[in-house]
Amino acid sequence: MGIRGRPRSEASHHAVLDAAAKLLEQERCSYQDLTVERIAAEAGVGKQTIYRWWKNKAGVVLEALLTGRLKLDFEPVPNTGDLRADLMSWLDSEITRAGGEDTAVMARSLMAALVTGGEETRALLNGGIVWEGMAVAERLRAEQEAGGLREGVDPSMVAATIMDPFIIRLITVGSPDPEWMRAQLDMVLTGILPRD
Amino acid sequence: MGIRGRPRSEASHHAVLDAAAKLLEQERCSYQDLTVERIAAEAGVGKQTIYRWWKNKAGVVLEALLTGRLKLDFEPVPNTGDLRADLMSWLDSEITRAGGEDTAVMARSLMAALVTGGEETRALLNGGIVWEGMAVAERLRAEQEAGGLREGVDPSMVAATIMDPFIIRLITVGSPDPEWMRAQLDMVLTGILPRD
Amino acid sequence: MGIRGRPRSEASHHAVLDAAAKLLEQERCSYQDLTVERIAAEAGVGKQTIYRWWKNKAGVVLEALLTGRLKLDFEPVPNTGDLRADLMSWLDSEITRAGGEDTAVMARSLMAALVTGGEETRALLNGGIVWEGMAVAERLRAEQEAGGLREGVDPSMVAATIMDPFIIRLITVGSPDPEWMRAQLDMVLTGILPRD
Amino acid sequence: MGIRGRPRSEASHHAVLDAAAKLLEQERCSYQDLTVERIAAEAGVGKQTIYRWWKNKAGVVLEALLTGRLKLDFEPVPNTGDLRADLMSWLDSEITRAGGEDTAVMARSLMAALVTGGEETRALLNGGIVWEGMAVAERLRAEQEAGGLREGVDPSMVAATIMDPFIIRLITVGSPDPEWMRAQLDMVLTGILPRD
DNA sequence: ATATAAGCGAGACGGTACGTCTCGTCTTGTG
DNA sequence: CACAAGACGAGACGTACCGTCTCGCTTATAT
Repeated sequence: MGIRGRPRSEASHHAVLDAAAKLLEQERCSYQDLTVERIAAEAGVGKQTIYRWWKNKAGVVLEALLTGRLKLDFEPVPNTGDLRADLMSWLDSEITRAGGEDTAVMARSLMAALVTGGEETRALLNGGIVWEGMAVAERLRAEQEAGGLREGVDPSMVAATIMDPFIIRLITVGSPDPEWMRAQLDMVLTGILPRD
Repeated sequence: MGIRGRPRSEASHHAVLDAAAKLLEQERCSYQDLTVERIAAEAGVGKQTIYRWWKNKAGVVLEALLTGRLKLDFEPVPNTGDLRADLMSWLDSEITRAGGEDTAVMARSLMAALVTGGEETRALLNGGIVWEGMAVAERLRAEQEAGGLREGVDPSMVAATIMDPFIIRLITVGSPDPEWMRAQLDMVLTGILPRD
Repeated sequence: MGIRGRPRSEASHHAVLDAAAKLLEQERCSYQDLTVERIAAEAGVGKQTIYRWWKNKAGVVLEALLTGRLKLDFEPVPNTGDLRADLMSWLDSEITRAGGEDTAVMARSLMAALVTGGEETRALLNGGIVWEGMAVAERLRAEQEAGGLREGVDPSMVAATIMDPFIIRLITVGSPDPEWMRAQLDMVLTGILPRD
Repeated sequence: MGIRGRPRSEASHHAVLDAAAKLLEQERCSYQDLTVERIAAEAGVGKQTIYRWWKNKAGVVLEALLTGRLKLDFEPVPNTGDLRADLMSWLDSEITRAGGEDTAVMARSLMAALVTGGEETRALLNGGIVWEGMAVAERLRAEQEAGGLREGVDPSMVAATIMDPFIIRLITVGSPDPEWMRAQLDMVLTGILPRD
């Protein structure tokens, strides 16, 4: 005997995620201004259909993020062979783009979803913090394969070390100070302790 | 001619901040469960008195934080002369304490205040991210004076590099993985690039 | 295709009107002390449900009145065949009852609703002033059918002529002077101009 | 020994009453929109000065009325010798003027003051209902002296009998029906019972 | 003169109701 | 049975107004 009743509408499923992404991204509305009712209206979907499949707004937004409908939208890091220079130039250009506030708004929205959604919403992350697996980690993995990293260094950990302060500043201040970020990058690459 | 009208009641001012801190800290209630009405009631103050002096709940919480009524409450880092060992043992004990969820709840509350308060609320931070100026930075300044840091390294920047990933994990996952944190600390101290 | 969405809950509709009536009548609370929140609580209804269907408190009270849940609660006028005597005795007993303040409070509440509600609230009256269609008008209609009124006299108009000064005194002074009211009744019945 | 301290400022006293009258009359604001704060501001007076001398807003408005700063502003009734015709033409012209809503707004304001002010506010009336001692009563007194009224008829009572239904209609419906008012006037003058 | 006392304008205070908003659930008829 | 629509109970939000309190200042009488 098979399951009874009408199967879940995949059209509605996608429409909801797309609507959430569109509202956050195109309408530039913050996580707070994004209401479940607005998502439902934009998606042409009943509100109950959202609550049937997601725990709450945070769940929708997070699934939109994890399925790539929302991005923090960082460019790939160039690879000229010079890791330090590549990261420096990438940082500069990202700060310029992020200075347009859009990335900051998006970062705050994601943080809001994580912070206001319950434990189970955070569990969706599965331990992986989104922005850490992206552009910088990619470049570092390439460098590692080329043997350009110290023995035993984990590229994703380095990415976290560089990106987390960046994101924190994006969220709190709005646009990170380029000087500070470059100095931090330099410090992370070189190490804090004096060479013996 | 002097100022006119009844002066701002410093008693009420403090009562509000204390009430907000008490509710968040002692009653262990999350930022969302903390309502302006409850703060007012706890402080024995009219709601309008809060809105007269603060833009919103986030403003109150942030001022409570900046005036030291709320802390992320990290212990001082011990100073045995061995920076690496001191930070490692401090990290271990903080992770254990933070594993009790209280610190995570508080960190999420602060983040919620930052993220849901408007631009002007964030401006109160004045570019200083709270948890970065604390325990770790202190220990690093001591080390710097003892000449234990590489030339030109900024202790507060190092603190950010260590603390921000910690806070991010505290917020998103709940309790940071001790292994990961120790490896990250080690990496930051030593540097990413291979010694030439 | 029929109408969409959950239909209006008649249970809530009635519960609100009943609650308003009960609070005004049984709890003897004045129109000012009657709050929308209290009505909602008493009715076991969300505040928004009230504002969804009524413009304001005045609208609720007026509908309660027009649906008979609230009355100014005048006794029927006796009919012994002697109009003048019947009205006189009725007036006397009503003044005694109204002297208990309850009727005065209710009359003030209704007036407050009319006066503080907007134009559209008053429009609910549809030109009919509530207390004018009641006890006195009934008795006068009976008299008219028995041929006891002057040709062309409108019973409801007479009722207004007698009741409006009564209500005005009820509202402003509290309890109308029996002597005054009897003299006024006598005057209205007989006419002001001398017989030729 | 005389009294000590600064005497009551008559300037402020008048300024408050004038301000209340001006706001109600010139700014056409309803009793509800008239706040104590607005009166104080308009009068250039501290709020406490109002509460020092009046019980509440209703007290201020009522004193403004009783001191003639506010009027229901009825024209005098003409006296051509023909009482019926004089009252008829006066009624017609008053209805036309009152149709401009201004009189209705004012009447509602006074009623609101009476109904929302406490018992002691109503006591200020001293049993005299304001609109009843005015134009119509004057004309009737003149007629009485000329012997044009039935023996023993009290002009002020007749005025109440004519004016109260008028005021009630002004308050509730906005503009009384001229036909109705003329018929009522006629009825009151002639009497309800058939001539024997 | 100078102290004492009350009134004054300004405006913050505790309190409370307002009317709006959003959440997450419930209840229709339709496919 | 899931769906769109949309009303529902709940309750926080931020605003408005009430009537009181607290400043520094002014204007009197009483010493």
